[in-house]
Amino acid sequence: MELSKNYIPIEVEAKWYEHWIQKGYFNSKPDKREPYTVVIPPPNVTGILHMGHCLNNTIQDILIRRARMQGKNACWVPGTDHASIATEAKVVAMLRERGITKSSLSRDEFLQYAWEWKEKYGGIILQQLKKIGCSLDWNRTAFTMDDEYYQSVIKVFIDLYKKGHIYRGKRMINWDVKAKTALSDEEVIYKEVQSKLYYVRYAIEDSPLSIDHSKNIPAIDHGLSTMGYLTIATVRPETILGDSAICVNPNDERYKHLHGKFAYVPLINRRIPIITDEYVTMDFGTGALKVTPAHDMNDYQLGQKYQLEIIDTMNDDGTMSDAAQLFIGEDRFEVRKKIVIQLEATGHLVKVEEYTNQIGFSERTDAVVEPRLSLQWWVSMKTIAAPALQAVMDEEINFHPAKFKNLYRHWMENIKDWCISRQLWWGHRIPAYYAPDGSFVVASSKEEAFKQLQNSSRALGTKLQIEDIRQDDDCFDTWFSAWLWPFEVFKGLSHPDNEEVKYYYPTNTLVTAPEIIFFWVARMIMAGYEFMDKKPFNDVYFTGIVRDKQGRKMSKSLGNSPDLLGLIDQYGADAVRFGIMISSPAGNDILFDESALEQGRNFNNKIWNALKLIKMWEGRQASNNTTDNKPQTTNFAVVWFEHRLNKVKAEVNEMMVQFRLSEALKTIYSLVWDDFCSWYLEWIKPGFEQPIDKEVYERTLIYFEDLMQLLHPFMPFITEEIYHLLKDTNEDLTVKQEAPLPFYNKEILEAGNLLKKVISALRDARNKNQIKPKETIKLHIQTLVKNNYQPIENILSKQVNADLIVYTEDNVPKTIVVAVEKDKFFIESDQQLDVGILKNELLRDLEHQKKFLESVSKKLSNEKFVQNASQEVVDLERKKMADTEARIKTIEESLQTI
RNA sequence: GGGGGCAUAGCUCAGUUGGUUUAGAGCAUCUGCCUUACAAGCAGAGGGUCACAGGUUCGAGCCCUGUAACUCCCA
Repeated sequence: MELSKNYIPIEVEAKWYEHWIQKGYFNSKPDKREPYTVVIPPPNVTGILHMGHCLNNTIQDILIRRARMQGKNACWVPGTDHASIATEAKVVAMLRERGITKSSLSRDEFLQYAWEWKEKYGGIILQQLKKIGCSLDWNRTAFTMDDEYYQSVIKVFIDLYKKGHIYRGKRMINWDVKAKTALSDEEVIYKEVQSKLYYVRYAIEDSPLSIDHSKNIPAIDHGLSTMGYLTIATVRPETILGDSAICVNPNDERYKHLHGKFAYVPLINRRIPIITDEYVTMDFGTGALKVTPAHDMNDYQLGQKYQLEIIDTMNDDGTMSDAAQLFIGEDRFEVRKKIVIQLEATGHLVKVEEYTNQIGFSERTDAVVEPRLSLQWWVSMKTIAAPALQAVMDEEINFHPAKFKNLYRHWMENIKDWCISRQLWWGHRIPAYYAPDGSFVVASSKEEAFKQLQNSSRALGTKLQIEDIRQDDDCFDTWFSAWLWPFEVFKGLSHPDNEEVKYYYPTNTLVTAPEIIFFWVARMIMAGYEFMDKKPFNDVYFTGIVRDKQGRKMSKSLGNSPDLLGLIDQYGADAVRFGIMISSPAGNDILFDESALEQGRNFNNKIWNALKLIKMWEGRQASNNTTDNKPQTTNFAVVWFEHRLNKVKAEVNEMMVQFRLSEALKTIYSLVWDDFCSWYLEWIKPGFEQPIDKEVYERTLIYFEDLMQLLHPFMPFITEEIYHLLKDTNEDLTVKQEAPLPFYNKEILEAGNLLKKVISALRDARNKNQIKPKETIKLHIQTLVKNNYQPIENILSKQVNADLIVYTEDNVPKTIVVAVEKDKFFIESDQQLDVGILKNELLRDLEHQKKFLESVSKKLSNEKFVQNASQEVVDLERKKMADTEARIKTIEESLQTI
């Protein structure tokens, strides 16, 4: 069979994925084997595959494939998240394009559109995962709004409510005026914005003196001049309509005379107290703070503390409410412009400054988030969080890298209650039911709620009709369903203690981005302990964030997000997997650079060409009877590579256990490219049209197979392809089981290293002396241990293009001298030698060695070192000294011959 | 404002309880090769006061303290 010049991934990849699926290799059922379970972080049902997914899922695939090859029952569960706000926003946008507004639809009608949309687009991202080779058990595909999953979410809410962990409360929340919903803190994105800081003066009641704290106060008189003023600074002047106090620091000398007095809110003349609290920063603005408890988080807390009136001046769409008295029904930003004009006209505006501050935006709609008081459902977190914190601190659950433990601890120790209600329709509807009198119960159905309500209130009970009660309109926060993922995908709540959940749960490894450590990881841990009484996973691998070459986050608006499927077409999935893995140690952001993908493609090609070389030998093995006079040289190469391979197997295993995936891949890469291709294959390569020793050939096939097996979890497609080209078999590499770790011999590896070193040094010498590659040399070796070289003469002569190797006890004049460790090599060639170059080289080396000797002997002459350091270390230093002394002697002798 | 993280070659990063021939890799650079698997390749080379300043130690890229820089998360 003719092999193409270069490796062509496209057909190969499609072919093998199809084959694996047909064989059902990725499907898992509980059996006697040890399970290895991973649940996918469910991508948004609306999502399409991006680099972050690619990284994340490649890592999971590597772990799963490796486990599968190690005899474990590997189970990787796919699925999607309904992503309430993101999906609802997309559906609303889709409807708008068709000229339909959400408000014109009933809840049921809207949900019907949403489900249609989900059915049409919801599976795309999962299909894309197949392209990169993810070995997911597709039979298990889950969705956070599947019937049973849905019911479990409701059950969890009722359960927590009964346990007293859930309450309904009017609290400050982040309000998205566009989506008209509450947002969790995590859904608010803070951006730096250029704003204006307005200085506004409030008239003080009964003030005998006019106090001017601002130098720039305009000299205008609108009939207020008989009274004193107090000036405050604000970036949101429209909120003054909701002011219920002014607060100053009690230690602020400038305002001591105002303690306990009253001021008037400009334009509406509400009389408000001047209070004191150390919360106020004296050197910000004027040191006087207007307090608007309904529209600012911190003001709200002050309001609670001093029992201030809460005046909610904003409607849910961001327009001013009746309580504002002015500008009713107008948008807050319009009002901001108008109120400034009025304040100025009435002499209340003192000055305006440019000001840079952080403003919260809705992650999904990009609207400016307004802090707002709202009646919402909350989970009280303190109790639930305790075991989850403990588990990570005690390393019952391990974070990789461990540095995320600190971050986690800090958050968990300062955890705030979780607002779980969202004013959305797409999601799990809150199972709370209200009677006309405002009383409510939490129940699994309307009927159940009806019964409960009847019982709870005698007065109500007799008159209450089931039609009168109304279910809460709101949905749960998406994460309130996502936190059940690791067990509910196995129906751990809907069918408690079923065989599947008993077998697969707790899962082994969670792979996710550090961005969602609080949204999701922390809450899954809490849910695991709260509902299953067990941790959800043993290890958490945090990936980095994929950034562009300049370190910017990938985003639609920057247009710096590459088209992943395009890249796969261009380079092949294996190359993409390689490129993204080679540069991404756990927890470090990765700067995406296409050159890494090129490296991956080149690696594919290298492997492909190694296969071509070996295939050339297929019909060219020497017959068996040559075994007797088989040259020893090839033997050395074969033995050496076996040990080299075994050592790397052990190293890779160790790295994988420690989740050092990137390093493991680098190690395998170097084993394949450098050790196998550049050294081993060159050493055993027969001369032009010469036969190859049968045993060497067979061993080489085995090595190549082993290399493919080692690499398979990282680059599944090309390795499977090569495996089948090497060997006529029905067995597939994907399910080939790993052999136990073999031993390796250090001395053989050292002999190999010496050989490499000698070859490199001699090639370097050839290069420096401008001996053409085609020109042969004669090599004289001066050594005390001929045994080191005799078995490898053939390799050596081939690798340095020597037509003769002889041993000598004396220096050989008129040659190039090369010193390696304690041995000397004399290169005899027809080339005119430049003695100057030679001498300089040797002198440089000599100086280097002498310096080194100095540092070593200094160390050894230090009594304290000899006393304190371990015997091993001291011995090593002694060996270094002896070796260096010998080498210096060699170099000095060499210099004499020149 | 609170909490973390990072710092090593031109770039991106390894460097695993402090000692392994006075720091490693990939990319980039330079030199020589169209050698019969691979020019998407081969053989070589150059390049680093390990942020700065102190300290602990026989010994520090690694541990401690401080400084300034960058960066992420949170308010």
